[in-house]
Amino acid sequence: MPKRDLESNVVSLQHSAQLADFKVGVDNVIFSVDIEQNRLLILLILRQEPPFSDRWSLPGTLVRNGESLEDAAHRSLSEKVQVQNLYLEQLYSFGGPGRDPREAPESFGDRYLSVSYFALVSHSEAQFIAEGAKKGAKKIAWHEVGQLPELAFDHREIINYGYMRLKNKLEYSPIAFEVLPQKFTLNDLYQFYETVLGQNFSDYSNFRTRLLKLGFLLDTGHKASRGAGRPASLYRFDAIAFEPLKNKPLVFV
Amino acid sequence: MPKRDLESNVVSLQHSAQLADFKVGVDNVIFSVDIEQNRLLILLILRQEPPFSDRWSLPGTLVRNGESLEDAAHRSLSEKVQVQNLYLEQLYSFGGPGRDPREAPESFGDRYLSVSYFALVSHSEAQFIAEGAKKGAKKIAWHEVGQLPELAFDHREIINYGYMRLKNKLEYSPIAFEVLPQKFTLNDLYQFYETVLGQNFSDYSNFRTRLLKLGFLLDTGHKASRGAGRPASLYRFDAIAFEPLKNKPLVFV
DNA sequence: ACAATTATGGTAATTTTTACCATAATTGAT
DNA sequence: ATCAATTATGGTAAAAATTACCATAATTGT
Repeated sequence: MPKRDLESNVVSLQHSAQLADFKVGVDNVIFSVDIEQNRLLILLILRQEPPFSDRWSLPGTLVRNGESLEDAAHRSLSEKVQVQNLYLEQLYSFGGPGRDPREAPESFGDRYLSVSYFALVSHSEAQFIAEGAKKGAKKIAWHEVGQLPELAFDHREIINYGYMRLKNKLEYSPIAFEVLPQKFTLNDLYQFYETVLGQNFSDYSNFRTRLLKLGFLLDTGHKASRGAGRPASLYRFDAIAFEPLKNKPLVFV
Repeated sequence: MPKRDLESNVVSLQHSAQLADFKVGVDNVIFSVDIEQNRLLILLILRQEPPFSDRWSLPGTLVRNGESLEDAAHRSLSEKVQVQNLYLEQLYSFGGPGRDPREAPESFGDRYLSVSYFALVSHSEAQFIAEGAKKGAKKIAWHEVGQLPELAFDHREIINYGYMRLKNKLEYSPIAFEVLPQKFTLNDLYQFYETVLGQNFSDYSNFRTRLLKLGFLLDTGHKASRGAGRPASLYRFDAIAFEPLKNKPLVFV
């Protein structure tokens, strides 16, 4: 099959040799919020083969025939961790030449393009898939964003981009409710936001009034008792009531 | 070269046959704002070969060896239109199987992945590159976003995504100043915003006070006379003064 | 019964947004 | 030269939102 120009579709013989062939991979930046201990976590995997042997890296996989990019991202994720509730969206594509050392030095062999995905999973729910079930036992672990080890490839850059996206998403989208339990207290929600956006992102009392006034948090009538103190009301997220608020900021930083 | 898993790097013989090979293209959603006539325009090209012969499509090109994605986007753009000032950023990657009819029906041949880019160019400045200089004369034209023809491939979807991004960018980033002349009136700026975000996005007087209070618009002391009426002050954008306002909303919709 | 603790619902001061309006400076017609 | 039309500019008052607090309620443990 002769190679064609995407736009003009003119058979471009003179450029034929210059066109790059790609393997396309997906890399997942998987976040998880531990509201008990106020830790924002990222899932990393310890590489066991070169290049970057013994370095931590983002979980990923190469895209197979007949598989969409998002399918591949889902597959990669579900191979590492078992979780019911999650949010997943595309992040960015990193495809500069030379980003993967496996690319041959000069115009030979395939290039590697990484389409990165951003995921948020429930921390309490997420279970690691039994290690060593496949080839060699892989080391897989949650790492706190503030204390990341040295990473393989350009994964540090991808994580930075993903972290930015997470903070933006949280301000404008109800993704927190994808991974919080069905019923939660306003304090749970506040801890979630504080863990991601940093301390003093907002006064707790003002956070409460703002969120409640928006009208998409419904009091279930049930109470949660955390030992000492007055029991907190349990709320649930009402997706219908949220509809008109799409793209409006939920909190301010 | 044996095919390797991006993450584990274990030579995966059992999957080798399933891995997809890709050609990677870039497609540009190139916007331009005509503030004289209040028109938001997109650059389209009339295809002259199958598939989608005689359909309008986004300008694009396939990525060459040694070329970054952004390089390819820049090259594609500069092959069609000559412009000094522009803003360019990556949009989204569309790579589902079957999005390009040239892909062979079942697991044979390459798949086509499109990394779309979003561009904003100065309308007054932009000149079409002499047509017919290369192969057959291509039809290239600006189209109003409200009146787009039927498009090739999934380009309509890409444009919708780009339009969303443009509106968001305008609210939070100073990209308007990348394509406005060095000196501009507040009315020029208002027309720009109104053309992109739609009528009654804001009261003109309030738009003025808000923007001026932010402090990154400097009065040059010069005046612009548009015939009738009081002459308007010419302002310029001060990038240094804007710095601390990054990611803060400039206007409200 | 009381201190400690956590949740909740306020309030007043401040700031921002919104919907207007009055005036200034120009052009073109009479 | 005068006046209407036109465009730019700088306000203001009412409404709404944000912010920094504080008082009280309901629980647990001593």
